Amino acid sequence: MDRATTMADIAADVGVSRQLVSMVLRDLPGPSADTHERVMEAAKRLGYTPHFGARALRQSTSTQIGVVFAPTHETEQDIVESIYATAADQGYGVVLTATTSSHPSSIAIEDALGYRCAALIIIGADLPPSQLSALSKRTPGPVVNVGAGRKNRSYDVVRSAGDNGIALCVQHLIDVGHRKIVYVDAESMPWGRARLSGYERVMTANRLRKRVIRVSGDYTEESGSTAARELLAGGALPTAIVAGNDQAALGLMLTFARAGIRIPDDVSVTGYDDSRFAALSSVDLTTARQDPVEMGRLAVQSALRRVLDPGQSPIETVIEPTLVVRGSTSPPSR
Amino acid sequence: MDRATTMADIAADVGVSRQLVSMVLRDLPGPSADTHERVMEAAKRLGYTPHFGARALRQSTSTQIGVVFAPTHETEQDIVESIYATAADQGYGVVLTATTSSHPSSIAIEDALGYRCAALIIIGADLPPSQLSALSKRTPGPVVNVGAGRKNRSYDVVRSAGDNGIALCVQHLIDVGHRKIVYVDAESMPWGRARLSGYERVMTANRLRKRVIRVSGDYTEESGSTAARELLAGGALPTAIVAGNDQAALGLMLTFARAGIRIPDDVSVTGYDDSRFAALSSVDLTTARQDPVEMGRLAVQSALRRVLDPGQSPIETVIEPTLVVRGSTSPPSR
DNA sequence: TTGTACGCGTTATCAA
DNA sequence: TTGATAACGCGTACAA
Repeated sequence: MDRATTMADIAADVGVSRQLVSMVLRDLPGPSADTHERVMEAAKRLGYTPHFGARALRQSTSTQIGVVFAPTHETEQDIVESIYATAADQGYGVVLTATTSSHPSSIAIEDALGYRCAALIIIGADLPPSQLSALSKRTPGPVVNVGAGRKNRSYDVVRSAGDNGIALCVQHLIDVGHRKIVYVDAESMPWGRARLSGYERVMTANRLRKRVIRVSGDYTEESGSTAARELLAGGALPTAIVAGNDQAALGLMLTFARAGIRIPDDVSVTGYDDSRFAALSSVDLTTARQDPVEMGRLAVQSALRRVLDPGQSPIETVIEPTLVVRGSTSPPSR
Repeated sequence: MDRATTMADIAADVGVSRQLVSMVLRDLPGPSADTHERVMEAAKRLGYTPHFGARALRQSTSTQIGVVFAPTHETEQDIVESIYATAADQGYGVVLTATTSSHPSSIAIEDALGYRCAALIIIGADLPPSQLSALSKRTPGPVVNVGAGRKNRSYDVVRSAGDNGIALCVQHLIDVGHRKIVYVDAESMPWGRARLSGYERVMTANRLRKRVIRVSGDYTEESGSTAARELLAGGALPTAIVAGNDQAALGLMLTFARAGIRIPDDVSVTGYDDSRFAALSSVDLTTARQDPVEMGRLAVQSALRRVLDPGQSPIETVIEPTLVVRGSTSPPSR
C-alpha cells in the first residue's frame, strides 16, 4: 500500500549503483557472483516487481503479448490458456483484455494498444477486415486474428477450416442415415459464414433439402435453447441438428431433454469446438474438434515470427478440424 | 506495424507544443476551442492511443484496475463483466491476468503488479491470508479479495455468506421432505470450508446424518461428474444432493441423466452461484443466488474507496445469498 | 567490475 | 493561453 520497490531501492540497500542492479536482474554478464547474490536477496526481501511500463517505455517494445478475448466463449478460454503456456515458453508475458456486453471489442482493442505490447492477438474479432488492417498500422507489433478471417497483407490469421468441420459433421449424419438435417446458424459470429457454407455444400452435394435456423446474439447456450424452442414450436422435428458450436449444441440438448426428447434416440445433435464439456461423459457430444491448444500455440508462433523478423509478411494458418464421434449421434429411428 | 503515434507527433502535426496536446487530451481548462478541435482531429486522424506505461510512470499511479481471475470459473466471468462496467463508470480501465493450469495465481498476481495499477482485485484467491497481507504491502494501491476470506487489516474482502447460502439449499430440501442429503465438498476452493459448514450446521440442527463427498481439483463440471460416479458406484443413492457450486451441480446432473436417473424425480440437486446456465430453461437448477453483478460492483467500490482516500481501513463486505427455487428440486419420491 | 549520462512518452510545475 | 524544464523507472551506450 506504500510505494512499490524500485531498482534504486535495491541499489541503496545493497550499496551499489542502480544500473548494476539492472544488470543483475537481467542476468547479464559483468556483476560478480557476490554482488549478484546480494542484489537478488535484496530484491526478494524488498519485494521488487519490474515496472512493465517503464520497461516498455525505455525499450520501445515490451515482452508482453496483448490478447483480446470474450470470456463467455468456452473455446476462447482454452485458447487463452494455451497462449499463456506458449508465451511463457518463449519468455513472453500476456496481458488480457476482455470483450463483454458493456465493453465492445473496439474498445477492448483500444485498451490493449495502450500497453504497447510486442504483439496483439485478437480472438474471435468481430471487426471487418478493413478495421483490422487499420489497426495493424497503429500498433508497433504484429496483429494476429484468431478464429476467422482470410489471408491478407496486414495481419496474421489463425483459424480452423470451419466449412470442412461442419461438412464432416453433416457427412457423418448422412452416412449413418439422416436426411432431414437442420443447421443452426450464428449469423453474427465472424466464423458464421464459413461454417454455414460447409453445411450447404454437403447438403447440396447430396441433393438434400436445406433448412437453416438463424440465431443472433453471442451464440452461447441460450442461442441453442432458442433454436430448440423454435424447432419444438415448428411441428415435425428433423432427425438431426447441426449446431455452429458446442455451447449452442449444449443449449439445444438441454432444452430437448427438458421437453422429453431423447438424444440421440429422437434426434441427433452435433457441435463444433470439442470444448471441455463436450467430452464430459454425460454430455458426450459428437463434434468437430478444433484444437484450442494448437490454435493458441500457432497464434503465439505467428505473432513472434513477425516480432523477431518484422520484415516477414503476415501468413494465414488453417488447421483442419477432425470429427469426434460420440454418443449424441446415431442412425435415425424414423 | 510502425511506431505508435505519440503526443509529440500530434503536436508537430498541429503546430503546437506537446504539453498543450496533453492538456487538450485530458480536457483540462486552458486550450482555446480552436486548438482543442484541431488537436482532437489530429489525434483521431493519426490514430493516437495513450501510452499507459508512460502515464503510470509519470503519475506513480494509473487509472487501471488490475484483476486476477480464473476464466474457467463461470461466476468469475460474470464478476469480471461487472467490474468492467463499474470501473468504466468511474473512469477506470481494467487489466486482466488469468490463472490457468500453467500460470498459477502467485505468478498471475506478480504479473498484475507489473502494471502498477491503482488497485488490485483478486477473484477466488487461493492464497493464504498471510501472503495476501504481504502482497498488499508491495502494491501501491489497495488489494481486494473477492469470493472468500475474512475481515483483516491489510486488504478488503467482498464475498457472499457461503455458509448461509448452502444452509438455504439444505433447509429447502428438508422443508420439502428430504432426509438423506449428501454434500459435495470442494476442499481445495477458498470458499470450501464456509459452504461446508453451512451444510453441517443445518444437518446437525435437524439431527440428520451427514454424508460428504470430497472432490479435489478446480471444481468445475468434471468434479461434479466424478462425484456422481462415486455416488452411482456406492449403492443406494441419497434423495438429494447439495453441490458447492453450479458447475459441479451441472456435472452431476448430466452424469445422472446419462445413467438414466431423472432429476428431480429420482434425486434433487442444488447448486450455488445462480450462474448463466442455471437459469437456462433446460437446466433449471435450484441454487443459492450470489449476485455476480453486485459482487463486481462492490469489489470496484471497495477498491476505489481506498484509492481515493488511502487513509481508510480495509473493510469486509458480505452479501447474503438468496434461494432460487427451480425445477431441479422436488419432494422425494422414496 | 562498476559508474555516468541520456532518452523513452507522459504529466506537473513553473514562468512567459 | 502557451511554452520550457524536470521527473517518473528503466535500459544501454560508453567511460572509468
